[in-house]
Amino acid sequence: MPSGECRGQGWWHGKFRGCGYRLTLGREAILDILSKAEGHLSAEDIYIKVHPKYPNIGLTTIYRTLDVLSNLGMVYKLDFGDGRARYELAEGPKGAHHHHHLVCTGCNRVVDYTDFIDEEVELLQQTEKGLGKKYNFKINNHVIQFYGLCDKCSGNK
Amino acid sequence: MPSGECRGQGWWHGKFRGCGYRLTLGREAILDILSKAEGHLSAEDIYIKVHPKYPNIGLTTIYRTLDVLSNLGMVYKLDFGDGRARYELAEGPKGAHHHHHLVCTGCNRVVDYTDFIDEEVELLQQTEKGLGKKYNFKINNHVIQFYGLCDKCSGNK
DNA sequence: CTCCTTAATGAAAATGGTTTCCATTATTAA
DNA sequence: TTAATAATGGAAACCATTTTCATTAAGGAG
Repeated sequence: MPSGECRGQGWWHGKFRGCGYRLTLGREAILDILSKAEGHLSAEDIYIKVHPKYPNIGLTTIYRTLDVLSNLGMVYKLDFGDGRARYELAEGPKGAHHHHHLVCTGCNRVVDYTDFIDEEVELLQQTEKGLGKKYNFKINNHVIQFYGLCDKCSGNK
Repeated sequence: MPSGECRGQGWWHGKFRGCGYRLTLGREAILDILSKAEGHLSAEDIYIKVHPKYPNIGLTTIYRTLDVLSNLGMVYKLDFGDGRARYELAEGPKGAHHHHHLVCTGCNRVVDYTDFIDEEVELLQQTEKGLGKKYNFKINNHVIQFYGLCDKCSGNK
């Protein structure tokens, strides 16, 4: 329970300080929410979850913090095609397992899957290396997502 | 050169009519632009290209048409993370080759690559089949993209 | 070819997620 | 404690996209 710890002792302490960022209550609160919730929170979702405990943290700060975290590589910014960005904590110290996303275009439900991940990751790494060399890119991220209709939504129509 | 043909004779004629859509000048113009341009046009890009020839086609129509085309599967709607959607013609009758995208997060340049596509496609199909069965999804689309810095942009910093 | 139904359209206004502005507050190094 | 400046909140701005609504035009029926 990171929020219960002494200020500045969280696992992200080092990362922040190392990059010249200040450690603030708002940032702690946001990281706390992200590490408790399981995946796919929008900025507003986070705002709503943070608000009861810290009513004076504004939506602007949420966006700014998520931007910082995203740049630090501590958070993934996801797009499921519904017009709002989602955020999930990148692997923390406990090493959340690598996964990709399966999105229902009917109800926007998102399934995290880990099946085939090993093969995927292997191919991705090869491709990344090959593309990087051929096109002179310094590749540092990728997206794989599948879109379809879940059983409910494909049944409904 | 589709636009030179008699109205209603384009290769998309059948698709439109079959789905109850009417064939209009605007739609023809937009498809024409898309088939001439090579990839990645935003709605505004298309608007600007269409405008000289058809000054009375509004941006709204562009959006509406792209939506129809996208639903028909004739156009892919792409997101490169810069806040505006891009569109490219799905494989036409001449069979544009399947490709994926490599995006520079520095200058937003996009490289279409076909390297490793065969392996990718094979893995994707397997994964698609496996996921579809396991999670009861009717998968009908996927996204693979790599993000990084091109040589210019990684050199600049 | 003409008429009629209704899909398609354009212009303007609305929408809504995200960003910017700016005066105020709070963190951190000295 | 103090000074320098990063971070903040609220309001306003932004801007791609969507909606509204009155008008136009595609295409089947006759």
